Amino acid sequence: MAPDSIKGSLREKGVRLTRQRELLLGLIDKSGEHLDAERLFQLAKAQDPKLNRVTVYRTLKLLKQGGLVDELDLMHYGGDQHYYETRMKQEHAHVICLRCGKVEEFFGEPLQRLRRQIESHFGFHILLARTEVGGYCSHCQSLRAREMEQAAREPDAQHALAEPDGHRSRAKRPA
Amino acid sequence: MAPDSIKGSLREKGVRLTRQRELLLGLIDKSGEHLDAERLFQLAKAQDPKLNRVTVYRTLKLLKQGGLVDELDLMHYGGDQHYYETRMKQEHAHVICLRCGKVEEFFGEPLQRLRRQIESHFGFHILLARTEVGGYCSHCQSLRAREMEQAAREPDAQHALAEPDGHRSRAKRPA
DNA sequence: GTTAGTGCAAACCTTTTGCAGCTCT
DNA sequence: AGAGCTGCAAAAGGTTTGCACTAAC
Repeated sequence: MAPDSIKGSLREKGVRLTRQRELLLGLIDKSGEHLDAERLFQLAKAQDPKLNRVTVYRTLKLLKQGGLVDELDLMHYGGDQHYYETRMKQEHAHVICLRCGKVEEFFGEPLQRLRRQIESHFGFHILLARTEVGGYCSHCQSLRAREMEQAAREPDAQHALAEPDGHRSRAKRPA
Repeated sequence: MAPDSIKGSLREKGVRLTRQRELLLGLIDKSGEHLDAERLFQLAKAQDPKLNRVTVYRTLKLLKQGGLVDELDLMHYGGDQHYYETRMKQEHAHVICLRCGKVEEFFGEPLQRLRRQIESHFGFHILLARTEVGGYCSHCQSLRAREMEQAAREPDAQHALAEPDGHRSRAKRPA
């Protein structure tokens, strides 16, 4: 969703467009990555040093409630925080490599089909949907294969193989 | 996954089957609901008052890492905690009513199709997958329709319509 | 001029960690 | 016996809340 149409949606609801919100909206929309609240805060603070972390949380909540952004957790790769993206283009699934952290987006017909089937099967009215998938990307599959070989060759060494734990321990954010 | 096969899987990895783990495993498996850590702790404490909350978290982490249970968040209906279920039967999607909180499970072909397509499209190796959907169940759709009518008829009253916020404020757990 | 929004500090909930002592195998 | 677990206390991470002040409409 383009920032302009977001602004429109907000104005309609009598929500004020403050300097801080304009800034945050712009950052969320421009950023290619999936930002979490803290990262968004850091980026915003770089442009407006007085902006407070709390404002970030409040703005995200507002946008979420308005259905203007979607909340993800990317299979908790990187910790328990949430990630945000504007509700642009079509519905898509997020595909996260548990080894390198790369995130791919999958568009495509099975998603629409799934949505339709759920709606008709339960007579359900879907407002939010989210598919997240974790595993190994093609690149990391070969790396892992090589590591396993290595490990087999030197059975004594303490190889700290990058194992997926599906829930990396608390992300120490770089200071 | 039946508790016995879970125990087997654990034993193979040299994981000890303590009294506490047996208890927790049993509770997770028997419970029809999706339990969060705190609820599981309360149930366990009822049977073993000395059991500590930390043990619940450690056990859940263990099971998660072993791929024996899946972690859900049910669209954060009810707060930010995680819910757990044994990895039984087939892959399924969770369908959460944002008004009444009911959770349905959807099995069915589009899920397998989606999985296959993602694997082949990206050459990805999927280990974990999760589809969660939020909206209104058929029952709540009619209730909501009635509420809207009501609101239209008495335009002055402050109707606290049950709006979905997609992220209910912090769950005050009943003491 | 109102009312909504901001910043600040402090709380809150959920989850993890360090460590001494206990217990499965 | 000894690695692995548990309980306890304390901390950490992420997010929300109360309140006085400020700014958008």
